[in-house]
Amino acid sequence: MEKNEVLVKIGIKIRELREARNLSLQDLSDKCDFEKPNLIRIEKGRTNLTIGTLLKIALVLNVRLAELVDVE
Amino acid sequence: MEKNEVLVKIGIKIRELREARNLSLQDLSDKCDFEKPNLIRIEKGRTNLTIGTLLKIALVLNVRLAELVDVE
DNA sequence: TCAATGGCTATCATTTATGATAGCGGTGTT
DNA sequence: AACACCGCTATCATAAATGATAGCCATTGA
Repeated sequence: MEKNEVLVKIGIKIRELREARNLSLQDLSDKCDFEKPNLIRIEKGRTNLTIGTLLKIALVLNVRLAELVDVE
Repeated sequence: MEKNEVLVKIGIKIRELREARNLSLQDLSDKCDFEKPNLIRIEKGRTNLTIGTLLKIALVLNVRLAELVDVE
């Protein structure tokens, strides 16, 4: 699978987990300690995010890092 | 787990997979299309690597992305 | 002895992720 | 009508990842 496709799918997975927890973009970005537009960028797969950023999100969503990138 | 710890563990996992395939740093970095010192940086956990970089490595090592970050 | 290989460091320029701000359209509520 | 919330875009400055180069030390083999 190609990079952009992977990023989009990771974004979709994050969004699904967020919605499953009834969190708004504002809610989740607040808990992750960054701004809403940055989270949107991630969920849309428009940024080649780092492990550090992914880890913040995984901690708040209470999932393993591996689960977030398990998209192949 | 904390970010730097995760990065170090991911680095160790990459190194283990590389050595299991009898590849030198030069070999793997060549196949990934970047230079040896950059791979060392990654294996040592000194860089907060992106999904894109991790994906390159996963493809060459023939493992899933999730396997590389499964360190918790 | 000398060259080649492997692991490593330090350092540089360029690209880009991150963090933040302002603003828009839509929906729902008072 | 006015306000608040939601998802979203565009854009900016700053920090940092990436990609690359030069060089060090140790080991091995010609």
